[in-house]
Amino acid sequence: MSTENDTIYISTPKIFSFAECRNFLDRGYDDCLFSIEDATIRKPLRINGEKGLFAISQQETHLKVEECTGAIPKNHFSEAKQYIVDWLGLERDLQPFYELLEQHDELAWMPDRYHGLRLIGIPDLFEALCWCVIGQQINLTFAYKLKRRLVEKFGTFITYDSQRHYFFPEPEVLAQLTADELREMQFSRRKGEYIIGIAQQFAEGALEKSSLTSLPDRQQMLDRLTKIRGVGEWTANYVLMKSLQQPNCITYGDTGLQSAVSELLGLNRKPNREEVEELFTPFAGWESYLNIYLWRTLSSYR
DNA sequence: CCCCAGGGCCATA
DNA sequence: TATGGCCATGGG
Repeated sequence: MSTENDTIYISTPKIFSFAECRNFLDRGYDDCLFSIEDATIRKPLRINGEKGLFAISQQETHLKVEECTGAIPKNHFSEAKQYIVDWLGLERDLQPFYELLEQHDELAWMPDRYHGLRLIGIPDLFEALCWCVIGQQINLTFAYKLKRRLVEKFGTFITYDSQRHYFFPEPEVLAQLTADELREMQFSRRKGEYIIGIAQQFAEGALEKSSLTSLPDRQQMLDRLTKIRGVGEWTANYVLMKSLQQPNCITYGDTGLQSAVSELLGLNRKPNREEVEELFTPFAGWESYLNIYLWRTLSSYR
């Protein structure tokens, strides 16, 4: 039961479409870490050690965020608010990006078609890294299936309204696994090793989001991330974009990005790195957004 | 049967 | 440092 005290209001930026963001989250894949019912997004969040469930909906020029369980003390709501701002990418004003798109011969149609789509993130760095490893080189349907297995076996959940809402497993839990256990769940042996290794680094405190964000520039963040076994250029850029909200990332080598660029330019083949760079050149400072808008062209919903 | 999915490691030269 | 094999599974 929600009272006024359990509600947060987040003002939405000028160029924002709740429907675009909602439809991106519900674009046909089976994600186990949130749920969507009509125009409400439900997201379980751990705040200050307590587990709550947040229901997000739109109310005029605000997002209305209700904590359903009553488990989260009100003085910690600001942390939930920050998570949602990062998750739904509410921070930036997209006007400069749209002006660049409108000046571009092949992309000028985007601001109208995808109006208000934000960079939907993965604020939890550990989760983001694991998700990248899972998704490497396999189709997304299978990747989401693997993620669900991992989460339902090793994660925790709360029950609300007779539904389970899962949290991504803690590093300390995954750090104890053996590669064999993950292999039995149809992870490749190598991916099992990567995930366990990443979990161990987090569990030992050798890797944390705050130490990455404190690095002076993107190149040093890339260098730190690619030192991790299982993390190459694609994963590092994906993580900087989706977890650290870095504006200037390109997921080089990404098959989805390549097919989007190929389709856009009518190449009938995969673009090479130079062709991708050329397309991104006019979008300095907005590469991450162009990247996700190009991904958006791959989905046929609405 | 083939190839490819929102890659990256590792052996080889 | 560059190249090719390999990995897991499912869909086309």
